[in-house]
Amino acid sequence: MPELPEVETVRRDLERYVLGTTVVGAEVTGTRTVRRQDPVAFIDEVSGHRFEGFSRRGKYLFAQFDGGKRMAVHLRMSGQLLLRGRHDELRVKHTHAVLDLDSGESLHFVDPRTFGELWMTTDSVEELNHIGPDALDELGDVDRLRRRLSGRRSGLKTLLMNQSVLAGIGNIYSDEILFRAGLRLTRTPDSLADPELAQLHVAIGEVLREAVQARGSSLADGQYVDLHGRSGTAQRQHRVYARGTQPCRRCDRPVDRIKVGGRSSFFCANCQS
DNA sequence: AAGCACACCTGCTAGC
DNA sequence: TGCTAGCAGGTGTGCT
Repeated sequence: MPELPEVETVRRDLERYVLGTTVVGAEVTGTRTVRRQDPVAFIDEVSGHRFEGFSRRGKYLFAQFDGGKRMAVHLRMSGQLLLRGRHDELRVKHTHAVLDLDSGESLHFVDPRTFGELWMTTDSVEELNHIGPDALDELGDVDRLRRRLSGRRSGLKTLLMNQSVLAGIGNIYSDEILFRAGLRLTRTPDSLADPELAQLHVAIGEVLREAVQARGSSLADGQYVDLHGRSGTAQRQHRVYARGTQPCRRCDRPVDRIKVGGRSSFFCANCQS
């Protein structure tokens, strides 16, 4: 579900609505939600600490606590962070962890597929060693992109989704970026002329920034929502993703659907070469 | 290095 | 109405 724009939207919401609050109690009911450590130890570590900042790298979200502790969150396919009033009726189904805040509200971790997870980590964040630069904040210039792609022989879609090349792009935005750049999903880096590489570089920045501005993509299954449970609107701007057989918004010919690396992928054979 | 299959889960939908 | 197969935004491992 959530890719960089969705995680960034949640991060900004946390900064606006949760920063400065203190965790006064915590509960972990999901058996898989806190799996890198003892859930009891996790509860003990977060309790009594104040949120001092929220950061993101790719699809990883971090909450900085006073005293140097840091909580990592990965939403994977179906995770949500929801801010709810303490007296909000019943708990949402698949709520696996709750952090009660001194503001009277609670931060709920909801995740039907239970792939997502929470864990406490250190400042060194060794789990991010294998992850490349953030696709939005650390994209850099065209030459940096060229260096990150050079020597790679996979197709562009596969490379964009490879988190060690660039962190944050998933199935939706890789298709949208390549449509914007006018490039086929299976093109390889060594086949790109300089102007094509430049188009790719521009497309990455534009597509991700526009999606963040639109507060992320909420698809038909309603999985992604922001901290207050509201949908994003970036899906209205999708040019190809999930638009198989519908007319291309640029040329009117039907959008094609193929499998790339086992993932449903969309492109326009006329607009992308 | 790359490209598979597979694993982790639940929920929804299309088709019979 | 009810069953089943297939599919879904992500990531990690292990095998060619």
